[in-house]
Amino acid sequence: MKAPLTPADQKPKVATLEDVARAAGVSLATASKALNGRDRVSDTTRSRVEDAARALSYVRNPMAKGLSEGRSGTVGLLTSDLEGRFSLPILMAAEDSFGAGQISVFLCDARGDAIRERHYISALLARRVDAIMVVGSKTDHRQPIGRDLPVPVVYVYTPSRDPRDLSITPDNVVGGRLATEHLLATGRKRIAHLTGPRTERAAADRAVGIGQVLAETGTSLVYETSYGEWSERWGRSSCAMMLDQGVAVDAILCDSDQIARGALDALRERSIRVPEDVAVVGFDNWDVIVEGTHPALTSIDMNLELLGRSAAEKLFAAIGGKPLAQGIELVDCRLVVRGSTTQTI
Amino acid sequence: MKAPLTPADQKPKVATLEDVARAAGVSLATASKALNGRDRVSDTTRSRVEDAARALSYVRNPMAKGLSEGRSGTVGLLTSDLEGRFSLPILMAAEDSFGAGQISVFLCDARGDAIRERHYISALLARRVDAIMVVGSKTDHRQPIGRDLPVPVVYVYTPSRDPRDLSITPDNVVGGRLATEHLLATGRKRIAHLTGPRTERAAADRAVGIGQVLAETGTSLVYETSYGEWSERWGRSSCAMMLDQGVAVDAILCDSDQIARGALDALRERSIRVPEDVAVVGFDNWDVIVEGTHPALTSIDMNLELLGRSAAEKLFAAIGGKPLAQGIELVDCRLVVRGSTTQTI
DNA sequence: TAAATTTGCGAAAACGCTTTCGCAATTTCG
DNA sequence: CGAAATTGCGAAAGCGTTTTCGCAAATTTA
Repeated sequence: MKAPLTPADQKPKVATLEDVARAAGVSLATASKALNGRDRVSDTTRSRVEDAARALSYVRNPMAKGLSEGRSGTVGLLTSDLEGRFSLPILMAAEDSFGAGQISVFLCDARGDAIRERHYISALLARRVDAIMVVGSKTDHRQPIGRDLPVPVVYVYTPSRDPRDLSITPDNVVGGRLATEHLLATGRKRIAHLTGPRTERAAADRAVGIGQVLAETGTSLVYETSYGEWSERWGRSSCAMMLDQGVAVDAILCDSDQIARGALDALRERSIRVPEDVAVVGFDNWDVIVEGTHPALTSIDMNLELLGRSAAEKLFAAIGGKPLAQGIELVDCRLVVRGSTTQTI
Repeated sequence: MKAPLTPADQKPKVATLEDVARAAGVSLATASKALNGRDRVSDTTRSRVEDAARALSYVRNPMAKGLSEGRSGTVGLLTSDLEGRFSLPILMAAEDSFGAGQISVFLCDARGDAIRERHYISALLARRVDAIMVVGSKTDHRQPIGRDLPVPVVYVYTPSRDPRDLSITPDNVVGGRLATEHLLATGRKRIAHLTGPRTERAAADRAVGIGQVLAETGTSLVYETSYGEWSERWGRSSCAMMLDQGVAVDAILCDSDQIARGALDALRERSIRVPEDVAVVGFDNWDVIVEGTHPALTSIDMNLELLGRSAAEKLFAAIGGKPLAQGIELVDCRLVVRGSTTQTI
């Protein structure tokens, strides 16, 4: 049974804490304390307030709260390329973690443009975000976004060059190791490595991991590209070149799923069977590729969700006052086995 | 020359409007008016205030502003699948448009989960967003997120089922027409259509557009799948099936770039040349696919950026008080010609 | 030149919340 | 049983803006 609208009821004003307090017959202060779980409120009073709040479907005004508390309850997510398939899973995982803790996320995509990035940083600070998360799509170190920022900052995937910052990034050495160990474990002896751009850290680190494992078993690569790109085209052409040179391989380790896909193409053109004759491993575990190939592609997953979640938790703690750790935190990669290395069908 | 820090200078408190006013020797009210371009302030006073603000590197506190004005200067972007390559360009374009107007964007990804979606809507309203944009990745109509919401809402890509809502979505009929006209213009006569799921509106609309153009020229498709998926696998298998049935075609129109890619594979396996023997057109203009194929894929672009920008502008106007239009606004698609339909090399 | 208008500015009241502090009533302690 | 501590609550002071309204001075109008 609703009270009839009075002429003054023009705007359906949302209930304020004052309304709740009045309805519960307590003061503003008590209502606030009751709803915020502060003590110095009796249980009966508290539930009376809670009931009133529910009845009025009261929701706290975050701007008032923020103004009063001096924090906004928001964080900024600054990414350099959202098309990229790296930033996105990280962002979503982070958003998830924050979301659970009642923090909302401002998203900014600087698109690799330094000017735009600076602009967004100012915008985020102007918004009084409580923390900033910087996400990139390469594991090469980047220029920090600034020193002595008034909020905690964490770098994800792309680490900061400044060791005093906290960065969280995948361990590509481990990734390289995992892939190599898997190939050796499935009996492969003659492994080739089709790399991404050799100047990029991701490619270099993987090469290190591969080298480590092979050295431990006293062997080495039968082939490795000295140049590299991330593209499918490069995978196809480099693989073709290798095969045409007569290099005999029984496994190809590719620095990305796209490269692997190109390699698979080149193999098929030559009627080389996968995985019977040659095993192929990719990197990134990008579903679109990995599930589209024939056979499905074994790949190294970089645990991006884990990165995002971890970063969010760190920031959350930092907002709570716990000082941020320093340095680079490495997160292990993960091997996902599919048909391109084993016939398990 | 900096003043030495006094012991009280513990926290580097940011400047408030009051600091600015004091520095400029005016009242709070005048300072506010000066910085907000209100009149009733002399030019000299205004610039005095502006100078002071600059000197103190003052930035307005958005929470205080929001509290006072009753609006937050934020909008919510609710998407159902961020992995999808549709939502993302829309979101970025929208963010761009808003960003220019000093509005920040809260991003939520409900992942197609209705419960999560309701949760996010509450969260956004609790945050007092000034507007909500709902983005999907299918052109099938969806349940509206709610009637009588306290903020304007616009649906992008995926339209609302309620005609009183404003929805902005690509015109796939036009898309189908464009593709068909292009094929006819390049001299193709025997066109096949490899569809996505026939129950989905995008596929159905395209079929309509294709049919229209063919009917106008008195012809019809030589082949059309009656079932459909969006996957590359489906493109490959349906194309193979068609060819194995002996259907003679000189053009294949595919409902997605992935389907087209599968079709290209099937064609190559049979040594059918593209575009000499058969022309292939895709949909979506997804760079990863379109540039990776051999030859590069002619495709229909759905102008997602345009969708996003338009939606943002509409919402912006709505926040400003202009009531939102109703109904579905169709945005034309765009043909992007590449090597799979013409030999322009 | 007196009256009417406009201009420039400031005091003060919101906006909705949190938090400090003080007071009374109650409980615990010696 | 009196002193000390604890508990439950409310008044009021912020938090940093915007905006309304009133007042004096300067300008325009008749």
